[in-house]
Amino acid sequence: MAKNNLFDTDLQQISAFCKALGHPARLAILRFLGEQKSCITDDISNELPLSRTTVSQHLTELKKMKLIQGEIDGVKVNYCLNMNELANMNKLINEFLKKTNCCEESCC
Amino acid sequence: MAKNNLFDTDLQQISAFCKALGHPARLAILRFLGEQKSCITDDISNELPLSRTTVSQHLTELKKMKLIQGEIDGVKVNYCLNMNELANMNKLINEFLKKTNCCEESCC
DNA sequence: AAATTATGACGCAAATATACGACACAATAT
DNA sequence: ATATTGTGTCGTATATTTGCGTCATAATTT
Repeated sequence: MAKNNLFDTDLQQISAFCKALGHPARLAILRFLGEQKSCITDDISNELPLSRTTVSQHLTELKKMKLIQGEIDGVKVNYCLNMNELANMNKLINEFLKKTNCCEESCC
Repeated sequence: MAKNNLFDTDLQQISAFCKALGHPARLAILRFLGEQKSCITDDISNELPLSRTTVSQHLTELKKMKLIQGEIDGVKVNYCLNMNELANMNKLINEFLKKTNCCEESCC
């Protein structure tokens, strides 16, 4: 993280998205929200083999990257996927891999 | 890492790939190799704002996930992209995001 | 044979990430 | 009014990642 700012902005952004996806718990959260089973923190953490506070931290991490949104409903918080940002992330990752991976001649 | 094995195998695999992409230096390495400018460690590290040994560690990380391959050529090592594994990774990430992101009704 | 070059392994320090329990707080329910 | 419920924050411990210098090694070059 310390030297991240020495790299191109686009690489910083893409790597930050990938980092957010770089933990199975966070993927499990995204999948669970996608299945619409529930949007409530407590239900999510009951589903995962982690404590409620740890899940809460992973939720914060996903929120930080705007991949999910939380809407307060009384005592509860309804979380849901941010489709726009997920699509944007998907596009950026795909573009990067396409650009990287497309060369005709190989040097090996 | 400690509790990773408590999650589904597919989530473990996808998150491991994303983790490998979760650092700008590793993305820069992949991009550099994709541009075919050179495959030699020393040239790669000269290109990046990091020491040779640190770059070497990032190369090891990418090798661990089979995203790149190294071929010994005398004293030097020629690195190149592993197109097959990159494509496989791309497919897995896309499938995951598509499956996650496709639901009609939103709960928020 | 000695110097040079390219590389990985090793050890270490600092920074981050992961994981959890205890606590605080606000909105319901009793 | 009091208890319960759902959440986030805080502090803390451990694990992992990041980053670098030094060293060993093997292949070239001189």
